[in-house]
Amino acid sequence: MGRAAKPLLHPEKEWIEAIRETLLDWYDKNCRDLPWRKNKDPYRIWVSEIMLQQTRVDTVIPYYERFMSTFPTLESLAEADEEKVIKAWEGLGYYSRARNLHSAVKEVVEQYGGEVPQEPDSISRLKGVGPYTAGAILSIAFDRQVPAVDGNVLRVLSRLIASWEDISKNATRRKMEELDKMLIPEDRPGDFNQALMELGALVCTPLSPSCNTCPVRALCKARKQGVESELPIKAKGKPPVPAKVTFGWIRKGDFVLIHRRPTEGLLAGMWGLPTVDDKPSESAPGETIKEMMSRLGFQLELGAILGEMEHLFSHRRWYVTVVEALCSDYDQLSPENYHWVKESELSTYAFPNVYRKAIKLIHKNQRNPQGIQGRLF
DNA sequence: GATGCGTGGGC
DNA sequence: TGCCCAAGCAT
Repeated sequence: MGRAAKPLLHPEKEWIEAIRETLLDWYDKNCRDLPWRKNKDPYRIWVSEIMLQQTRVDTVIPYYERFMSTFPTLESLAEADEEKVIKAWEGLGYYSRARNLHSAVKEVVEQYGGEVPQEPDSISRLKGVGPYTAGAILSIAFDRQVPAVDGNVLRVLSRLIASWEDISKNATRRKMEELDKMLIPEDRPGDFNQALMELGALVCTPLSPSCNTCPVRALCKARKQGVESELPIKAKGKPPVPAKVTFGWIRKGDFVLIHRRPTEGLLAGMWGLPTVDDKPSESAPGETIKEMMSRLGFQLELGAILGEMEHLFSHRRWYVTVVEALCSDYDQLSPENYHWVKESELSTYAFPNVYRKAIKLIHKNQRNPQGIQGRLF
């Protein structure tokens, strides 16, 4: 309130020059030695940019190394089975990234002879390549003067020009792209874009930025106005929606039944325990899983409640009941959608986070037959 | 423009 | 501990 909301969209030439020189000089001395910075192979850059979407560098590095060993070239990824690609992605989250990347790489082979297209319009049409990723690949791999505005750049630029606009809005991102365009030097577009991101990651951090060691502190309007800790403005998201779900724990000897989830929605296409959403009105836990199984064409007898737990996604809060069940006509299960896996290997076949927690809970309760442990509600 | 989509780390 | 966040994109 009462703040000037108008960002500096026509910065002075001297300011632009100073930002460029200072930032590039700082980047030359301080840029991290990251595996995707070994060379400018557009495929390597591409994979890194997809993995880094909403994901921290430290988390990405081991996945990236493994992925590049498994699929060292664009062609090798294009030829791979989707199953194998998803497997390599397992644990990283946002699995549509992997499916889109796989699909896009195949398109590059088919439509562009295996060469990553260098035109903004062409590369932006590839699945999973949005404004940021297109700009990142074009500037880093091909030295094109194209903006690459991610969360870091939004924050850094907001502070540099003391902008009070909400960075969660699309319109703000577009304005910042215009500003970035004015800043990117002709000779080193990729380094400059990375320098902005690197500054955001290492110095101009969301909480308590290290202004005292910042190379561009003398050029920063927010710093000059003493409002660096108030910026950027970012509207808060909605709280996770609560939902009750039931996991079926269906055994055959040493094996446990897993199924493939629907190809759309939460954890799309991932293997996991049979899962149903409980309708709030229904009382008996597990009743709906029986309904689901019978709808799919086989009978099920419900057993004990093995445990209850809570799991938090960014947008959903799951209250989970794990129910033991006995299936009498296993042979009707379609192998396309159902697998029997060894219990000991379940956490590597299935979704490696929610289910790991569930399995731990189940084992704990099996060791304590006198009563359910870990009851949360 | 708003919403759905994962996970792990930091305070 | 319960949030907030981290190199976004598709719909």
